[in-house]
Order: sequence, then C-alpha cells, then structure tokens
Amino acid sequence: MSQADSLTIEKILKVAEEHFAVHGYYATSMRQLTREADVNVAAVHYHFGNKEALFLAVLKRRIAPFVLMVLDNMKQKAQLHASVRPEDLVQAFVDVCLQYVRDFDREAGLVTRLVTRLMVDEYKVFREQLAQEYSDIIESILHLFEQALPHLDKETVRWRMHIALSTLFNSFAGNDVLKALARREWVNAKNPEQVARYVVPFVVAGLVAP
Amino acid sequence: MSQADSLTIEKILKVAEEHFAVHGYYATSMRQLTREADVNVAAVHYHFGNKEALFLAVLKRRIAPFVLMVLDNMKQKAQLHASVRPEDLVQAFVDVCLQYVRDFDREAGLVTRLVTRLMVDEYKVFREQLAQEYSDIIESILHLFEQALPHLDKETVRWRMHIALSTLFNSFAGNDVLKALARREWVNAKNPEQVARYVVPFVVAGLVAP
DNA sequence: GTCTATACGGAGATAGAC
DNA sequence: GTCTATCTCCGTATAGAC
Repeated sequence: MSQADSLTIEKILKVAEEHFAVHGYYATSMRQLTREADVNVAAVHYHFGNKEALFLAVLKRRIAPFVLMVLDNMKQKAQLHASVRPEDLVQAFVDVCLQYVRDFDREAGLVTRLVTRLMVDEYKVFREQLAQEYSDIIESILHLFEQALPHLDKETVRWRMHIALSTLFNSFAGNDVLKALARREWVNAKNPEQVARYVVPFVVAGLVAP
Repeated sequence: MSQADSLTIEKILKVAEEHFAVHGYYATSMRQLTREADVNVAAVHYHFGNKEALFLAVLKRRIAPFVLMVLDNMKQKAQLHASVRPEDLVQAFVDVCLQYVRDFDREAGLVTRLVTRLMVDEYKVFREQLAQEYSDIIESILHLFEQALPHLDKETVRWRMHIALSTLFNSFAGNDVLKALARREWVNAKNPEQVARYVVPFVVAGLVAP
C-alpha cells in the first residue's frame, strides 16, 4: 500500500499540520495529536520515524506546492507585460495566499504560519533537509526580482526581497505585534482579504523605494 | 532582601532571557537553564512561581524599557521639526535597536526576538498580563503615526503602523525566510547595522505609500 | 506490513525536610 | 531560603499481536 493511500498516515498529517501551525513544533504534543487523530502514538513512529520527521513531512507536503505556485504565478504575470513589474510579484504572492484560503485553508495561514515558525525557530535539522528542495525555486524568484528592480544593485535587491517576503509571510500568518503588546484589537490581522488590501501597497512601495 | 539585590534571581534572569530569546518558551528547559545558572530548579519556583511567571518576569524586565525608549526617541526627533516625519519614527526605532547592541545586547536582538516570539506564539496568558503595561505607550506611538501620516485615514494608519512595526521587529530579530527556505546565505540578517541600512528606506517608503 | 501495549528517561510542578 | 523526593505528562523505543 502506498503512503498516499494509507488512511492512518493521512489522519496523522491532517491533525499534525494543524497543531504544528497553530502551536509550533515544541508546543505540539505527540500524544495529544495522536489522541485527536484517533491513532496510536507508536503508529507515528512506525510511519514517520519520530517527531522531527513528522514535522518535516508536514513541511514538505505544504511548502513546496505553495512556493512553486507563487513562482508560477509570478512568471505568468510577468509575461503579460514587456517588463517584470514589482507590483506583479507582490500580487502573485498575495493571489496564491487568497486562493489557498478559498480552496482548502479556511482557517487561513496554515502554510504561511509554518514558514514563520521555521523563521523564528531556526531549527538547523529542518533547514538542512528543506533547503535543498527550495533553493532552485528561491533562486528563480530572486531572478525575477532582479529583473523587476534593474536600477538597484544586487545586494540591495536581495535585501529588499528578503524584507518583502518576510513581511508577506508574517502578514498572512496573522502575526500581530500590536495585539501582542496592546490590549485592544487594532487591526484584524487574521483576515486575509484585509491583509492583502493593506500589505500590497506597503510592500510594493518598499521594493521600489529610492 | 529586595529582588534586585538577590544574586540568585539575577543569575536566573540572565540565563533565562538568553534561553527564551534564542530557543523560545517551549523549547527552553528549566533544568538546563538552572544547571547553566548554577542554581537549583526549585529556586526558580520559589522566586518566580513557575515557568510562565519566569517568562513574564523576563518580558517585563526587557520590553517595557525598550518600548518606552522608542517612544521617547520618537518624541524627541519629532520636536526637532515643525511636523512629525515618518522617517523620524522609523529611525527612532532603529536607533534604539543599535544603541541596545552597543550598550548591552552584544548578541543583538534579545528584546526584538522576545517580541517576535510573543507574536507567533500568541500565548494568551502573557498577552493579558502584558497588554495592560504597554497599551498606553502603544497608544502614544499610534498618535505620532497619525500625525506623521495626516493624509491617510485612521484605519490605514493603524495597518501601516502594524506592518511597519512587525517588519522592524522581525528584521532586527534576525528572522530570515530566505535562510529558512534556501541553502546559501542571501543576506546577513543577523548584522544590526546591515539590517538598519536596508530596512529603513523600505519601511519609510511603505508608510508613505500612496 | 500495520499497528498496539508497554516500558524508560526526562520534563515541569509541588510538598515538605532542612 | 534552599534542596530533595515524588507526581504526572512528554517523546521515544521495542516486543509482539494481527
């Protein structure tokens, strides 16, 4: 029986990705997770090996399709015009996020939350395993940014892309400094349409800044 | 004996803030922390109550002075000109970060890392306890942003401030999406001077975007 | 080949001896 | 104030049931 056909594996992955995205790697309990998925704890170790490997499986399943879709969407938008426009690159990212929300990620931010978790936790093991898979895609995206910002030197382009993507991932993950520091709710950071509306002009302006 | 005079408390706090900032709340082990601080595990429970309370103590000690310093610096810069300028507000934040690096935070990003941890973890207990302390300060900072961006409606100002502060905290925390997803090092996200150089024009442009 | 039952060491928490 | 003993829950490993 192939992995994809196994009901047990699917049940584990479904509950696991939710837990990892919402609570993070360390705060996720294998026992609670398997209880919720109605699966024995040891079944996870049989199918995946250990907690790290399960997390990796979740990441690989969700991040690769997302990043690839972003790249494709960027290329597609770029072809509509004579030159690559910064606003098209940003909009491509946003479109994929909104499409994910419509299609399957109703809670919004599953993939983006997983990525921001990776960002702050700097888990070396995961990075070494994941880097290989996405390096080429990220390289292609950088190439598009270089075309979109021809007046800037390459070091600056890398930094702007770095800040732009960090901001986009964090915004769609619903991460909210103001909510963390202040009492009343300032903005509805969990609403993807609202996020899209306000983050696009901000990031585009940041990219093309003098 | 007052808390500030206790050597044990000081030893615990010093090691704890390092561990919490670098590894996060859940990945921090009380046993490892106390071993490193050369203090008995139960001493933490005696002086602070539990792990949550210790984390709160660390946050209160570091975040309040930082945020207050940012507000003061913003007000100070604002008084130098007839109107409040967006670039002054951003530069005020950056100046405080760089001053922290020079003065005591040699590893850089202790405070900013703690805040980004709070952002992604959404730990309700901490928020309820902390929100009260910083609400007024954040409110004052919002007031400055409203003065600096008079042509924008208040909803937009809140969103721009939200995105700007998120980006600033994340940048100085050294959080790096590209490093999380790709193999080779794209930018030196851990170098505060480099961060300052590239993040300021980006965020200022984002704030004043049409 | 799949999965269950169970045991082990380490974590945070706490009561109570000193 | 300090520290030991102990409780419960965690991730993990493994033997064996089906």
